[in-house]
Amino acid sequence: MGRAVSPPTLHDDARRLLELLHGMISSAFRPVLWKRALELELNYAQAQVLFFIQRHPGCLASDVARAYAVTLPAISQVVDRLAEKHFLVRTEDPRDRRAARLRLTRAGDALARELEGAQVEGLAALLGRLSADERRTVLAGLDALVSAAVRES
Amino acid sequence: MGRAVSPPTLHDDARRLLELLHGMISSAFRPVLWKRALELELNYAQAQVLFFIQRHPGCLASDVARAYAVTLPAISQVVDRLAEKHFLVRTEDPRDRRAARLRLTRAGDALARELEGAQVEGLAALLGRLSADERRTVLAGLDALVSAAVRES
DNA sequence: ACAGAATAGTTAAGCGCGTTAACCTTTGGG
DNA sequence: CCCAAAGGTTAACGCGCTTAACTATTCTGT
Repeated sequence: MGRAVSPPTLHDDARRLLELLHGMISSAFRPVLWKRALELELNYAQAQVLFFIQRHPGCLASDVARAYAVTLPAISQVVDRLAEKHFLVRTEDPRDRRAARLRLTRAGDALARELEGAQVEGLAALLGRLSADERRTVLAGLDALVSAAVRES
Repeated sequence: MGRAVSPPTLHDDARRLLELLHGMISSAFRPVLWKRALELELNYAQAQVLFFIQRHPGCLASDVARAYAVTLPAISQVVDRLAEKHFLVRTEDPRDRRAARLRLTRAGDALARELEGAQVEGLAALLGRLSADERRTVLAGLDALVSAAVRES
């Protein structure tokens, strides 16, 4: 007496996607991407700021604050901690004496590279368990999702 | 003189995946899933605990702690805050007088439903911008990735 | 040229989440 | 019957985040 199988509705797909996203956060993102960061001396927020400064050398604290949508004092504090550990320095801008240009030290740059390398390796190990076809699907699917989210905003 | 195009290596794919994951967190996960939670009176940790108790009525604080891999005092504290807001109650277990069984109040249950509904709607809106084919790819890709991550552990 | 607004940043106070350490009560096993 | 294990709370502390208040510098409009 098999009831006719109806195709999944948008709502069904959304429910399934919600589950998958939670699974991804808990079983892929956290353990694969951030285990190494915690082993080294960085927590999530500090690592994010480190990466941003690596990609934007000489940026301002306010740039970082805007990028992560947090307030300036929050960044100021994280920068303090990273500076205490000698992973970055505040350098002065001769053109604008209010500004503090942020730059990684050699140690900070090395740490950021090491951390990103570990993340890429972790993901590569994950992808290595998939067929080439599945890998294409993974990337295509995520790309479509992120594109849609970006268009939304 | 077009150089021959070589297929992407595992490492290339991993780099691309890392970018996509960050994009997903910043442009899909945070705004779509958690905007509503913050508008209502819950932050991330509180919402997680609320959802867990909804799915496991009568569970122990230690169950929640195990599920999220945090310590018991952390949960005890979050439960305090949720109880202050009357979203849950600690009920006693006649069989084990040490235990505090956690249950949502009607208000807590309604809030959890409302929040999950908002999350599903947000994702449905996102998926609605994709073709049926793209939707299948999104779900299949994420499923493959999460499965691989789960097998890993 | 100068007063006032905007910008860049810090400091202080306060909340929430996370930790470890110390403690209490209850349960269960030898 | 005693002692270890389990469930939980409290206290103290670190970190990230917020708002409010403040300094210093730069920009702008008249």
